[in-house]
Amino acid sequence: MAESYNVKEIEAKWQARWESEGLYQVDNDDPRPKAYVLCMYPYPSGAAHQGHVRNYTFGDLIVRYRTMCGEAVLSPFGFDSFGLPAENAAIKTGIHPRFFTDARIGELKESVKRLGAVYDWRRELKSHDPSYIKWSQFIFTKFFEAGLAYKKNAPVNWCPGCQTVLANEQVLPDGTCERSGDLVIKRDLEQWFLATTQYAEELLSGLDALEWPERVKTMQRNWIGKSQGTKFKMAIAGTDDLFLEVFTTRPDTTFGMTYAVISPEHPQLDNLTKDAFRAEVEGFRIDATDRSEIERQSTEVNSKVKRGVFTGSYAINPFTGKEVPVYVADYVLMGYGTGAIMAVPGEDQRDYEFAKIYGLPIIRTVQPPDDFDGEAYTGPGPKINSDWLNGLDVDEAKAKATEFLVSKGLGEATIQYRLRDWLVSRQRYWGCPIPIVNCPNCGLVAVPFEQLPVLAPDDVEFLPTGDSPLASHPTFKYTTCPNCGEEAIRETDTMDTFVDSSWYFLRFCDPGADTVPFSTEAVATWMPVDQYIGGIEHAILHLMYARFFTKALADLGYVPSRIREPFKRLFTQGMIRLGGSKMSKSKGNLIAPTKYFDTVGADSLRLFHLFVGPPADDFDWSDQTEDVIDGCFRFLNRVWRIALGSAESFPGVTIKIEDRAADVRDKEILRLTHRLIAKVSQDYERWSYNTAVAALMEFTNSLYRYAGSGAQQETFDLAVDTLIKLLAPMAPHISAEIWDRRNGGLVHAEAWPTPDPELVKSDRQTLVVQINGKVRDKIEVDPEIGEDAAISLVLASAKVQQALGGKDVKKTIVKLPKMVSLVV
RNA sequence: GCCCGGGUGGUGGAAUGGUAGACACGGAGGACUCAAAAUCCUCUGCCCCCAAGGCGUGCGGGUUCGAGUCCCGCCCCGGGUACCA
Repeated sequence: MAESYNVKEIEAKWQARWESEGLYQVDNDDPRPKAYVLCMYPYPSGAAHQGHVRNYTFGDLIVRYRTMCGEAVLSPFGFDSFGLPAENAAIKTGIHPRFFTDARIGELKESVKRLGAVYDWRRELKSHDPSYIKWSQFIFTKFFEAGLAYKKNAPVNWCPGCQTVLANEQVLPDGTCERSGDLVIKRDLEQWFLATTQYAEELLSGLDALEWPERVKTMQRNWIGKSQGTKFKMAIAGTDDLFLEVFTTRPDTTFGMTYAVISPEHPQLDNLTKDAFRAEVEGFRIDATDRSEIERQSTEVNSKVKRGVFTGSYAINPFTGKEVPVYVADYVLMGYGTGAIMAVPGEDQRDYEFAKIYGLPIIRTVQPPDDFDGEAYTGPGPKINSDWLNGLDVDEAKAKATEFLVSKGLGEATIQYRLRDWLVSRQRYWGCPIPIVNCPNCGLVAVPFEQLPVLAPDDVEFLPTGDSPLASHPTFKYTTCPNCGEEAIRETDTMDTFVDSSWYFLRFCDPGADTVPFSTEAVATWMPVDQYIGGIEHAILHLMYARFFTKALADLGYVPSRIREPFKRLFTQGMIRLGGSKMSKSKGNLIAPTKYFDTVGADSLRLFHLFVGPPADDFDWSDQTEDVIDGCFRFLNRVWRIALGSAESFPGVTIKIEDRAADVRDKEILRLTHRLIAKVSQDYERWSYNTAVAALMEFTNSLYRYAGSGAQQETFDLAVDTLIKLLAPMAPHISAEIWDRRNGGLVHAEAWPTPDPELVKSDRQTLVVQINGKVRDKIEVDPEIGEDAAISLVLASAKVQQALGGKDVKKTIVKLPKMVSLVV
């Protein structure tokens, strides 16, 4: 593409200037109103990819826009630099993960700078930096002291071939190891947990006040999974001391229990299993525990997989006194409720599937509606087949059933959460070491502050065998107890990288702090984050963990107590897909942004990401995408020509400036200018950047017509300068250059324009006439028109009369000034 | 499986329950040019020779004077599913 403005020169020039002028460096004592705008810090996988570009384009737009609105905007950048990919690379090549990570941080930073996104780089942080590790570890020790970090046994994916723990990602759908192909099994290991469940209730209730996308809040609510229910004990037939305790959300359905189920991991399973059934139960148990949870929870009928076996024991239904068989089945998980259930196939679909396979009876205890043709019925209705509950509705019956169990001393009403404590142990090298020492005398002891950070040794071998490189290191593991000085064993697990990302936004407020992780005052100045921006894929885990950390740190006194939530507003952007799946380095389907920086420039690429669709929607990259990017470049060139056309001459562009009094043409463009300010400002606020770009394009088209037909200097200048200001947060380089050439100075230091409400008002209106819901005529009217006048105008229309065909108007609906609807 | 989204011209998309398709890409035509590129202008949902008109927002129902938008049931595509981040 020829005949265009000099992209490379202009973009390089302004990037250097923004950095040297420090327009976007903010100090904690800045007098302006404060705002904190943050994009989720990235895992450094090399040069920025399109997902990053999209993310930082939105973030940068907001930073520049809010700055023009007069705020001091904190806009920091950092790197989530621990993680599995660097360690995998180390195993493959033998080169230390830090080497990869540092190189990739360099590439990412370079490409982010070429995007023209501005940050306060003085605040940059990296989670693998010892100064960051130190404080991640400090927080962990505080959690440990507060009882929020603890150790217990938990099953992990174990590959017998590699002799190592696998991430879920490394286990293929068929249950084998992606590296060795061995069948992955579950193995119990002692693991560190953070007690997220202690905050379950607040994590749930806190969502209400957040300005987050509804779908994200819904996902989090479902994830926490609060359910009101009843726990009760059932006697085991033929024994005096054996009980099975179950949890149910439907105590009203107890009369419909036709069997009970115990989880394969349940400690009581062994006691409940009769000898004749032991071999089969044991075989099933081993098989089921190695299956993934997703597979186990599936209700899809798969004849190859055994869903459960009979244990030989019978439980006694406390409502009927009748015996029901106790099965062990894969779909009941030990981690939820009591690890055992009463099964009511009539009202639970998973129980229904199971009962069908094993020929167990199905009794309905709620009368479904006549037109119900499903299997299990979970809706409302009167109780049936339930003796003294018959006729009650479900809620009444739940209360009465629970009352009965309580009165018999068998059970109680309880609240269960689906949320589990957070398993943070990782048997890996490239992560933040857990700062705990295990002393034979003192037990688990936190490494004291003076000895932090605990850093992993560099002289390790990265082999795809054995335990974590830390566990097999000759000296790292062996230390002395900070308490008693005796020989002790150091914890060799590292932390989940979600730990690092759970507090980095706090550190950004005070990145240099060296006696505390961050000062409470600095956090009070900036937190909560006013606008957080990131991918929808983080809707649950990262956002939940960060919320948990904020609450826990507030309770420990590090975060001001009024700040209970880290992110006031959240925006989740859509993903870039190529060939149907998420664009990512691991999938190898990247379209690198760098090539566009060298041709059409960062401004065009940014504009493309803003223009191509709603920011929240996914976008499919296709063959035609390049044409759209070229289209954005063409638009910027059109702006360049019209804005600078009176000083230079461009082919095809005529700017006729006339020295005359204002006339209709000037009034019209002035009106359009003010409507544009209103439209773009509104679209900026509601995350509708694609329509904001469209409005700028439309206005530019009008401006061409205006300039060609004869323009007044003053009006023309106002129109152009407004256009440039409105464009400045989107395409900052070209806007800065045009502004500087026309007016001198920095467009990004200009105040955001405000529209004149009088000029925004429309002076004409199309009134639509509908007859029986179909559009039959359109009439130009005064926007202030009254109802009677509108109806007479409508009835006077020949088209309307023709469409009415002499029929009587039964009803008239008037929505002025847009529509009159006649019903005949 | 479960939880959460999405589906509108050839393409990306626009549309407080009220004119479906703004803006752009692609395509067609024209101006400029020796010619091309660049630029500027016009047209462009489908059916119909044109018009009048009809049909159209994944599929099937429903609510409403009026449904892309709200409700119910499907189909397809994507995200998450606790050790990818």
